[in-house]
Amino acid sequence: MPSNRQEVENNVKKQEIRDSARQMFLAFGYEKTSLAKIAKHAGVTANTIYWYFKSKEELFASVVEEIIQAFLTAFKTRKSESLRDNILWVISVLEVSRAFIVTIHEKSRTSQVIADVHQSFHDSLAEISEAYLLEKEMKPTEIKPYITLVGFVIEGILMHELDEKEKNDIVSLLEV
Amino acid sequence: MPSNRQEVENNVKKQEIRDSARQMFLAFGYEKTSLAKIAKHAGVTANTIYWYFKSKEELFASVVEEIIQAFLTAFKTRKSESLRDNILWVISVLEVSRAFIVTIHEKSRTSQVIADVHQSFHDSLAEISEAYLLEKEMKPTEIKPYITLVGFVIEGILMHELDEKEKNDIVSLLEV
DNA sequence: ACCTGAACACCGTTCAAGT
DNA sequence: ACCTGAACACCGTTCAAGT
Repeated sequence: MPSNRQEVENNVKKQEIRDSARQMFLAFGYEKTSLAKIAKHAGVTANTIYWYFKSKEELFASVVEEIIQAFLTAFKTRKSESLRDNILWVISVLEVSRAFIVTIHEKSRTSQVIADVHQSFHDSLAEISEAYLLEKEMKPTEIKPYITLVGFVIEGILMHELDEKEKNDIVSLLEV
Repeated sequence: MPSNRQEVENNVKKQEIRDSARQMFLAFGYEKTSLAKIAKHAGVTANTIYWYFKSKEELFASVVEEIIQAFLTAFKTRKSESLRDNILWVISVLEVSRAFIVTIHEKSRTSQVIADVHQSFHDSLAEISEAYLLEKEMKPTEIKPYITLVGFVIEGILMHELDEKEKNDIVSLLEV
């Protein structure tokens, strides 16, 4: 609970900037979205963004973090379906954010903030999947590489644009 | 065979720029490598690059094309080993160019030249692998999705930095 | 044909100054 | 506390001018 009205307003403005950033980044990509563009869309001046975020990269990291949180919440509350359905569900949920996947990997090499957000995403996903696969009685030693492999395939499917048939055929190959 | 000395000189200078570009792109990444930096390293002025290449993106595409050609030549003349060895060989050869993989995917979304180079790489690889897997008597309908899956796993391994054990464990899961 | 100096519009970021 | 105008150094790219 915010302690006063001021704080609400602050968070609202910050969220508006984040929302504008998410939309512009998704529409035009990270490099082709200038801070001026985001600021205009959010109804502020470019340098106002620096009051709320330390840099363009931190703004991007903040956007990504929000998306990952929403994804993890949805993932945790989802009841266990077949492995195949779970994988297809993850792909469908992340599909709208597809444009971010490449940028996250690109920026992870030079930005600590984004590398951290990226890493914590993979960790959370692995933790949840591990419990699931143990339930399904997969051999413990096979679980870790298998989770990594599934992650790579999901990323691959999201990064390259495959049609439904190609997508289904590949996911079928992952059946244990 | 070049028709005269002039042409040799031309190609030499162009190659020098390409070489400088490759080294700088690999060392600092695409975005953090300015044309001024490349030009200085090659001993020319920034705008001289525009005599040989239409844009920074075309220069990058040219560098990538050269790497892909070298890779495909090596791949074609290599004699068939086990599938596992072939996959590990591809990974080891591409490892030095790892930094490019992400950038290629990023730029493929907005640059036609790079998308074309990227696509022709996947096509060549699929074509070669298909012949190989037919020899090994894999079912024709399974070949295409399998090749795509292997490609995604190779890209995944290259994009994330895995140690030898993780790498081997994942490649083992690809055994047919 | 090949190369340059100077300029263009734009970029992320900083900061002193305002409220 | 929050926001801005003006400036900074830098960017990819263009082009008239040189050889």
